[in-house]
Amino acid sequence: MTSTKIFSLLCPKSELQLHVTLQCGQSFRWREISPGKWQGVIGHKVWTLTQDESHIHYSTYPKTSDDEVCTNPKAKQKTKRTNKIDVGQEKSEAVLKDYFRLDFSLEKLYSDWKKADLNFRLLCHEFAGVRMLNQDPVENVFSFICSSNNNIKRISMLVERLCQLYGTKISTLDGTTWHSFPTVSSLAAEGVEETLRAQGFGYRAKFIHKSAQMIMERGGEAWLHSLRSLSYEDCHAELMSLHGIGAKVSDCICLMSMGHLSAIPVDTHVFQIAAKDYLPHLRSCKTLTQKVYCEIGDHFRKVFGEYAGWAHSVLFSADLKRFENLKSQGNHPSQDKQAKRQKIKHNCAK
DNA sequence: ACCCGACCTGCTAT
DNA sequence: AATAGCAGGTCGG
Repeated sequence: MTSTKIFSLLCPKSELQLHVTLQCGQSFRWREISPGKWQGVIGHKVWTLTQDESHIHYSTYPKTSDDEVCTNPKAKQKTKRTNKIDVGQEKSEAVLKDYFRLDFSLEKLYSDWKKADLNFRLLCHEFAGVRMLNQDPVENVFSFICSSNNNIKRISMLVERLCQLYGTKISTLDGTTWHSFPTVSSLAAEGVEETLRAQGFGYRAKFIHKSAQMIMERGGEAWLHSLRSLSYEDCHAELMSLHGIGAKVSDCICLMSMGHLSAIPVDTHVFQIAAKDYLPHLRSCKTLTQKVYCEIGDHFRKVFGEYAGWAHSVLFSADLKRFENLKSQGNHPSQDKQAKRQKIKHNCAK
């Protein structure tokens, strides 16, 4: 591998913390290849990211003709010979700024949310630098179809498998081959459902195949991108018409790739957060009805305002970590009882 | 409008 | 060693 230029971008940790932002269940493809060093795919390139107190350091691995060996015949049409000229720093920086939405000042947002909410005030120091990613709608849609009634570890595994099966090879780095995310067309092809079933996707195999076909019927990736210009309500409804996308997943997509930063995906975690800290009367609710779903979203929007979905992600990150801690505490006998008690409490909130 | 069971799979706790 | 329970839900009745 030829040596790769490392560029730097001024960005203090208060504005972006990679380890939280890349691990809080927004995107499922980032890997910490060594402490503090993250690798993943943005667009059709592999990115390596590190940071210090003041800067993000990044390098990219562009495609070369050697890497363009396609196993997927459908994807062959898409590959084209590109010059080996490295993408200039300027363009890379623009991609990075777009992906991390660096045009938003987190300092300003956190400051507003701290004023609005005591709970946020308590968590914001430990969970500084949590950013909403601006993701690709295709990756977002199919990743979150995989997320239903599933855990982050397996979701990540399935998403990676999807890329290996139907994406195109980008680069091989340190023995790991990276693939682009599949095109909608490749997921709509004949036999995809059967293959994915055999590959451990379970009932999501049908959701993926059917939704890919539905998107193709409506105009493919251009249609999906066009949803960005719709109102939140229309965008949410269109996405929900796809198979395997309900209210929660639709809100994830609205928030993470459609630019609707007030969308609140209400899952089990958010339901519990709401019942515990915001809407006590929900503690007696057994199931998350549509009415309660809307009530929780509306409440968060009332508290946090225009960018409530972003604020929700900070709270969600904190809850996710609390949840991880509960599990790992089980390894320490002295803390076992306490962990159990907390877990019971956690479950009762349902 | 609401509730309920079924649903794939792999990891964890018991 | 075997088995129930659960994980960023959705669908159909």
